[in-house]
Amino acid sequence: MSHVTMEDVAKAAGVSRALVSLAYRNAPGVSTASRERILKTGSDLGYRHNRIAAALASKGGKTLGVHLLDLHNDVFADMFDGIRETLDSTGHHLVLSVGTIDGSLDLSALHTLQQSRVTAIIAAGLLLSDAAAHEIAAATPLICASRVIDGLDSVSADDHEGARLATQHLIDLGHSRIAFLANPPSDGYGLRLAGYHFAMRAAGLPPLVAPSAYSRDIAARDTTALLATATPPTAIIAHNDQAAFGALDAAADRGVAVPEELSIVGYDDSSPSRAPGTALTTVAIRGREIGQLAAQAALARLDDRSAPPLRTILTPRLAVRATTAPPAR
Amino acid sequence: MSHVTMEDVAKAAGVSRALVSLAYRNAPGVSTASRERILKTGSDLGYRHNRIAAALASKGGKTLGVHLLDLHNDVFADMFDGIRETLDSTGHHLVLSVGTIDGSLDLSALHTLQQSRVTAIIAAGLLLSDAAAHEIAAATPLICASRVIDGLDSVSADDHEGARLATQHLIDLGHSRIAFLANPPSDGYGLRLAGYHFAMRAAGLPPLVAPSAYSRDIAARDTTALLATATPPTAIIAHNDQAAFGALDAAADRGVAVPEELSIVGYDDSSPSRAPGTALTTVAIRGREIGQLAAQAALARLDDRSAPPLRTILTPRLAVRATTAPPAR
DNA sequence: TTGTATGCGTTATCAT
DNA sequence: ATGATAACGCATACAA
Repeated sequence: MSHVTMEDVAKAAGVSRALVSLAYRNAPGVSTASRERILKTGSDLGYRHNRIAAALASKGGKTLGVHLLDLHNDVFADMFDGIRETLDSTGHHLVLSVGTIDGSLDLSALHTLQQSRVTAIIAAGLLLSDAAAHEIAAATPLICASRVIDGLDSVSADDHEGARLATQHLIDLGHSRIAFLANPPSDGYGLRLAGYHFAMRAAGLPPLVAPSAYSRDIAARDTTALLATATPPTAIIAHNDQAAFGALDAAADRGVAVPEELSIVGYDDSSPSRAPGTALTTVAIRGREIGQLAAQAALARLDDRSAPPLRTILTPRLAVRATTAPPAR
Repeated sequence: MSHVTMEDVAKAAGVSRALVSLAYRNAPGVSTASRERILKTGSDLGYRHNRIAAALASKGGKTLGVHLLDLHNDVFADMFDGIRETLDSTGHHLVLSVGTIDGSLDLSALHTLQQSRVTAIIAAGLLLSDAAAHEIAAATPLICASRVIDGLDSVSADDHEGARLATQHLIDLGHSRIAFLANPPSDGYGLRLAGYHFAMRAAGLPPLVAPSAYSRDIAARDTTALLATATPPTAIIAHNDQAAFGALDAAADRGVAVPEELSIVGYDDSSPSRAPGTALTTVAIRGREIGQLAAQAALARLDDRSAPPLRTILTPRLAVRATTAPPAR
């Protein structure tokens, strides 16, 4: 049990606490001889630097908080990879927190992060209202990944454009009854739907929006309902890959052939979408890069708290695979 | 900037720090009137309880560390769900750390956890040597999920039995050239291979082991090599689902039909394996339950540090889906 | 290069 | 029920 303290190490090494402190942070001002001796006796004694105490004493420290909406969605793992990649070399430490798919834990998770006094928070997939996010940001710099919030640093893909690309792809294939399997409306997540509407309107096609949720099962249920209508769609765009998998489940369940009878497009380009048996046509948002840029934004924010909010928007591209084809007819 | 402190709240509410402290932990010994007034002025001032300072002063606290090997593998998300499920109601806080697929970050991540003075660590998928794990456990109780380490609390599925089940399934289908796509050898992860050997020997069949890695790409490469031999296997058991996906990739790439020409079995029952287009036959290890039990083990350990190591082993079952069939012949 | 003193924001132990 | 005060383990001037 973390009993041995700096004091103990200092005494054992015959030096002062302060010197031990310096040695452990390999700060300048310690002779290499002393440092080595100190580190040696430290490890002999089983000493572990107490980051809690250090953070308190130094008022802050180098810990960043990372909040991920959902561990089951591969895109967040991609973003985390990107974040870690660019942050590891800077000597920052990360403390992770995870929400739930319905966003109900977001606020408390963010509060927990604040309570551990992280210097900044990078949040991926925040489902919070803009107002609540601003409230958090008032106390701790908040960098928003994969969502845009006015007045806050944010890094995201252009969702309007991504959805437009997906819709246009289906239109180009000759589809006209194209449904959009929509996520529940919440601040910051309306752009995919808007992009769909935009493309449909431009083509003079009637939009067909099926409200759904961030859940494979629910998406499957809603797709089933969609396919049971009098004139079912010949193509479906899902608000994300998870929902697209649900749509695939439903199609398989009803014996509807994909893509022969039904085309399906996902959104995210998560790794399961790349499985050969699935080969889901989907919008690639480059999660890893989003993570990297978000981390850089965090660093920049720490560097200058009063800089104007940074907004970075990446251009998505469509990964055409095997779940889309011209309509049967 | 977390500026407002307990002192400020105390002053504003006209009471002492101590009382504010009690109020915020809703400890007994503070009148409901005072408590409400304190909490009110606290939130008015935008006060956020400083967990860092609290942990230091109370020597410890109620934070548990959770270490996950890899965010891209869905089973770890399952385990995390289980952990959080049983821990949330206990008022414990979780701090997460994540390794990399090759295990190279395990040790430093665990050290980081120790430095933030978590009271116990639940580690899922540790790739560390037994010795290193014991070294960690000497300072902080370590609960091992999905792996067994002698002398430590551990919760896992019976890997020997799982691999035996998978192998027997293929034998029953009539296969005789059954290859095992193996993970790199490391402490604690030899049981799947052993179960395979056991079943093959019992059936009088020659084992065919292809060394591979924890990576979809590498598994694909190794499968390709396997399929290029003079007498390629008619069935492959992968050490986990990720590797099985790699095998599927390779088969698709070479135009080998699954399951008609090649049967493939995975291990983990991760959610991508359940996608209708994939429908991977795999061994279900019940990750969520493993997480729950690991969390319970952690609680028990905290309750009695000197209790004998707890070892829980769940029985896996085979989820037979669409990637296995009798050999072509 | 090394040692000393003070403070970080809280909890905990006494009092009152 | 409430208040004063000493730890907690470390960082950080500052002095030597």
